[in-house]
Amino acid sequence: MAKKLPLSFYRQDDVTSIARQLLGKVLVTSIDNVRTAGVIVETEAYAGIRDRASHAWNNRRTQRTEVMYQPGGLAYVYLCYGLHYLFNVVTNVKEVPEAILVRALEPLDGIAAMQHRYPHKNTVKMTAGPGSLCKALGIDAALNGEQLTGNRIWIENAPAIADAQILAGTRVGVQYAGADALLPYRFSIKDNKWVSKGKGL
DNA sequence: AGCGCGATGCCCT
DNA sequence: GGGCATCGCGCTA
Repeated sequence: MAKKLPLSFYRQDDVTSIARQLLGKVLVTSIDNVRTAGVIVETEAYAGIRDRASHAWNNRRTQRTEVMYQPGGLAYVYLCYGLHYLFNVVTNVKEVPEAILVRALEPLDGIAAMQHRYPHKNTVKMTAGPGSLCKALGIDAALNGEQLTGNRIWIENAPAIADAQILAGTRVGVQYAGADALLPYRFSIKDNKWVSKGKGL
């Protein structure tokens, strides 16, 4: 089994750089003693208080966003549209509320368990999209605030993806953010069929 | 293939 | 009250 990424990885200060570095790394959950894992193929950076698309824009601080203000290396899991959980990685240091949304995975381990949690006609769609991958990996509100160096959810190291293999585009579903909606903060591995179908890449 | 819609909780005018 | 970091279905072609 590959090595877990250390807390120092998450505490770097450039959220878009970390979002690029996360591509190719392996997101793992161990829930009820079942290991499910997938290669991260798509991410979105949310640049804290200066980014209108971020939950922490303008220093917005609520019970929900509180975990973003903690030191990097925690899971930020929240409910979207009242029914989908979305998994984010909290980055940077304490009081700097930046995070990265994981949008798509290439299934690696525990594929049968994923299919059981999230029966899907088309296996390619099982982990394409932030709500889908949470369902497949069993991620819900119980993992909000969990340390990513613990034994329930973590990210394992893997070789970096070369810049030439990374596509950058606009983030999905953030039109309300005005000019910030145009920032190229969505990253994916070029020509990877497991990337979600949202526009902008 | 692409649009419209409903589910449904948290956070803001 | 309205909009959202979504998804799958059922409808149009």
